[in-house]
Formats: sequence, structure tokens, C-alpha cells
Amino acid sequence: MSAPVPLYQAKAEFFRILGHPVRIRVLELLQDGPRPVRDLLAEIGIEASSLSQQLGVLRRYGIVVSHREASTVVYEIAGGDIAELMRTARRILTELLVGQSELLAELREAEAVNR
Amino acid sequence: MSAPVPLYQAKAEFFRILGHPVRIRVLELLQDGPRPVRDLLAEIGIEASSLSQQLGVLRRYGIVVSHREASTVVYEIAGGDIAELMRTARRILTELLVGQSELLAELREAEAVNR
DNA sequence: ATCGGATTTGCAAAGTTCTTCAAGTCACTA
DNA sequence: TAGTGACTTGAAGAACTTTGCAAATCCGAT
Repeated sequence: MSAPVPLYQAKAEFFRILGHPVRIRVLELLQDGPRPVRDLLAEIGIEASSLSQQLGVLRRYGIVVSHREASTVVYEIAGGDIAELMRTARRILTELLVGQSELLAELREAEAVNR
Repeated sequence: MSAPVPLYQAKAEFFRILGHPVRIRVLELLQDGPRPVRDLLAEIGIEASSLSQQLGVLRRYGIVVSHREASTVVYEIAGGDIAELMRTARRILTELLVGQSELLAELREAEAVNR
């Protein structure tokens, strides 16, 4: 058996993979079900090869899977666990960031007053 | 007002910050309450300056806050929202990774059979 | 004042990740 | 079977991050 990867390292890796704007957008688009690359490309609006590179990253880490359907390739989130994780992460993060931006707004006001 | 950072970008950034083994460990240690740097250092076992750099990253992004207490510096997770987020992320991620390692184990067996 | 422990900062070297361009594959159709 | 559209892959350079050393800072004790 290979040395077990420490859990904290696996977690860090997972977060790191999520930590890229294109990858996050892809995952959010796949949230609602499988989508052909063509769609993702249209929504995200970057070079095909860049998107493909990022899809490759998600694929290699087992976060999404793809299959060919005639001449197009369709991606979807791999396994139910991951979909669940993504939903929760999304919810929490959205709350968090809304909270933070309120905080930031307050800070900005405070600053303005002190100027 | 400055241009609003798109939400997906803020999310990506947040995940990216979490995506480092030392930073994850720090956050998990702070889960149970404030801790002096000395403690973190002892638990994590890396160079003081490396730890300090990573604490700096967490600090700059407002994920932790620190204050001096006599000659030691104490860190803690900033704000209730972040603590909650961390707990949930932790729970989900742990489940996910356990699931994944089971999956990996199955894949390894399947491979062994096909050799 | 000076020292010593605790922590942070500045900085260069090493390592990693991103982006792009060019070339490659695959499946469909003419 | 040559051509085309839809993707993927390889590779190189740019951009970014991490690491560790040395110097700086801060505080309490001498």
C-alpha cells in the first residue's frame, strides 16, 4: 500500500483545485446537470484551449467526468458526494462573502468618516 | 465605489487561500479556540518564518485575527461566519475524502485484477 | 541601557501554475 | 478519403507562490 496522504494535505489539495475562477464557474454551471463543452465555452467566454486545460485539471482530480456524445463532449460533476459538497460549499461561501462585503462596506464608511 | 469583484472570483480566491497544507492545519487548530503562535509552531513543526508568512496570508484576507498578549502573539479565527464556514467545509470535505479513498481503494483492486 | 526569546518582515531562490500557440485526435459529412 | 468543426494535448514562457535566511521589532527581565 502506498503511504496514506495526510488528510489535511488532501483537503488543501481539494481547495486548491477549487481555487481558480474558471474552475469555479465550470462547477457552478455543472451544478444544474451535464453540459456540453460548447455551452461552457459560450458562458465562460475564454479560449477553447484554456477551458480545456482547466477541465483537464478537474477531470484528473476526479471532480468531473466527461463522455463523448457524437461530435460533442459532455461534462458532469462526478459522483453524488461531490455534487453535495459543491452545493454546500456554494451556499456557505455565498453567505460568507455577502457577510464580508457588508463588513467591507462598513469599513469603507468608517474610513470615509475618519478622513 | 470600486468595481465589484465578481462573486465567482471572490470564491475562487477564498478557496485558493484555504488550499495550502499549513494554512489548513492552522485553521483546524484554531477551530477549538485562540492559540499562541508558539503552540501552532510546536504542532505544525515548520520554520517560524514560514509559519509567520502563512499566518500573514490568512490575516491579510481577514480569515484570522491576532493580538499580542505580553510577549506572545495569539491568533484566532475572525468572525462567527468564518468559523461556521470552516466547520462545515471541514465536515463535508472529510466525508468527501473518505468517500474518495474508498473509491480509490476499489479502483486499485479492480486494477490489480486486470493485471 | 542591554539582552534574549518570540514573532514578523524583506528578499532572493526554487517551485508551481497559468496562458497561449501550434499541432493532434475524433467523428461527421461531402 | 479529404475536409471541417469540436475538443484536447504539448510545450514554452510569463506570472505567481512558497521557502528559508538574515535582519528587524517588540517586550519583559537583568
